[in-house]
Amino acid sequence: MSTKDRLIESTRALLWERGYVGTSPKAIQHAAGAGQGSMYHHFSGKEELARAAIDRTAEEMRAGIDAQLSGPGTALERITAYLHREREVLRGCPIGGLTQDPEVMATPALREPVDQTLSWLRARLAQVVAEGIAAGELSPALDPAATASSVVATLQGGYVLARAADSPQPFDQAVEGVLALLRSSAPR
Amino acid sequence: MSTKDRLIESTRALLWERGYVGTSPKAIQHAAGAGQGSMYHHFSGKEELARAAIDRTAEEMRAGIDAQLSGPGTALERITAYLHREREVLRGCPIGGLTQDPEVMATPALREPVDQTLSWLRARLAQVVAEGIAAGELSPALDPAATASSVVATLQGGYVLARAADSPQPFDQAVEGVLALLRSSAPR
DNA sequence: GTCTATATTCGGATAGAC
DNA sequence: GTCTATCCGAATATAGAC
Repeated sequence: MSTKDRLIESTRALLWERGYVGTSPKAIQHAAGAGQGSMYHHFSGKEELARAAIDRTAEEMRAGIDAQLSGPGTALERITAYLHREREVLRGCPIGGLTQDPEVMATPALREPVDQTLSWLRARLAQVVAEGIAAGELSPALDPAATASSVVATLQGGYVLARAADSPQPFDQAVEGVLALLRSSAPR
Repeated sequence: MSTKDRLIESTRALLWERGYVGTSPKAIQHAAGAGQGSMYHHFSGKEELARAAIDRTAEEMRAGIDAQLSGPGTALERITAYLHREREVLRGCPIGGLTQDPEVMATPALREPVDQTLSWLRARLAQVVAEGIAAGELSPALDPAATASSVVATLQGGYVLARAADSPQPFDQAVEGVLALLRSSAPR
């Protein structure tokens, strides 16, 4: 892995763990085993490096989720699989967590990929919900966009509850709770 | 309002807006119109002040929600009212947002009130769900604790989606989505 | 109780040698 | 490309006068 790649990977890890305001150039350099000069040779500064790191995380996440939601199975099965996707619950969502960082929200270049990723996710999930309705698996009374937002919010909020409790339990409960509601709304 | 009170109130606002790592003693002093000496006279440092601020926010939130959930109306009506409670959506939850702050999570004295508040909220809401099941308003197939976690997670996650999109829309969608699911799960 | 002065370390970067 | 030196202001206090 090149020095540039190591800088990006270290930044990804630190942004996930400490956020943008909580991450210093010095910490990034140390984690990457690179000197100051090296970092400022490859990137104009902390912001450009963070953008590269966020982009990489966003692309990875998007590709993984899309593969899962586009895979085989009924709509409800794919939503269930997505909700049960393996996650490092106590670390939170590496993209969603950035919405709490004041500098990220105030910097268009950093905010953009976060916005795009979560908007894409809601839209993609709404498609799957619509497929489920069309197939008669889900109630035609459901609004695909609203239901999709609820599912994504359950995950994002599940992370918050799990981190507060220092336990994955509330996350798992929230997921099972929303799945039970989805299943119980099926046409009978 | 005393200087001490102004320090606490300013800290509350800054913690909400910028988090703990993003808030400096200097910024607090400036917002409170107090000098350094003043702050260090009333509090041992940033941590003790933050604890006082978080405690105050947590108590306020808890009292307000409890009043609403203990009020008149059926269980489903009270849950609906709680979900429709007026909120500054784009600012996020002043308690839930702290779970994303690495220093808060690493400091037991700061983490404790956050944990307590969200745990209390899940338990309180689970009671209301149980009342709804007992009254025949909600499906007896629902698990009160899981359903309560889903409802709280929908709110916390709704804030995340709204902040990412810089619009309250995804929050409102998530709330309406979960309410539709709750209603559609009612025994028929 | 509040103020000003001082101290130490970190944050975020630039300059220029190798 | 990478390194070391250097810069300036901010973060987080402590000390002691008023």
